[in-house]
Amino acid sequence: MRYWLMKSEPSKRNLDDLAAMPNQTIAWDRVRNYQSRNFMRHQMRLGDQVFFYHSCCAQPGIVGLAEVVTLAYPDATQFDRDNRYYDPKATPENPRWFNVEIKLIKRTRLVTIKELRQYPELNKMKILQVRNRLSITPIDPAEWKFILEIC
DNA sequence: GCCAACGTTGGC
DNA sequence: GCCAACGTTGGC
Repeated sequence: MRYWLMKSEPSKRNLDDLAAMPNQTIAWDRVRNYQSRNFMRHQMRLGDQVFFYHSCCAQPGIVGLAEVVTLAYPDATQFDRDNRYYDPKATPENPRWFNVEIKLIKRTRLVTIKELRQYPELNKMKILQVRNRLSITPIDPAEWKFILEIC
């Protein structure tokens, strides 16, 4: 089993949205970055554990715990001409973008990026590196355990 | 295959 | 709103 941190701007997709979904499960679609896509497509497995993170907001940080409940499949928004995430180069025969679905396990307290930066145990975390822009990053088991205990 | 231009990201 | 970083694009 692997551990991940998945980032989203709350104005686009937030923890309340996830909690309000049927079965508290949401498609992690609209990812248009190859590295993040590849994590979903090639590395995520059923049961992988996920920290749900809010970015680009007043209080960026971890807000919940979730689980990967589907393997990656083609992202429907890439085929929809009216969608802002439409990709003219993608076809159903040859899709470019993929998404998994994640299910809420529980909300956590807000663990802000500011707080995360204070723990030496976490100073290698990708999310804490300067100007990190990857929306999906792997988390070390030791880091996962540490954060789980404080959240 | 290079690389300049451009667009996006995200903490502050 | 700023701005540094960096991924993507496309002309050559």
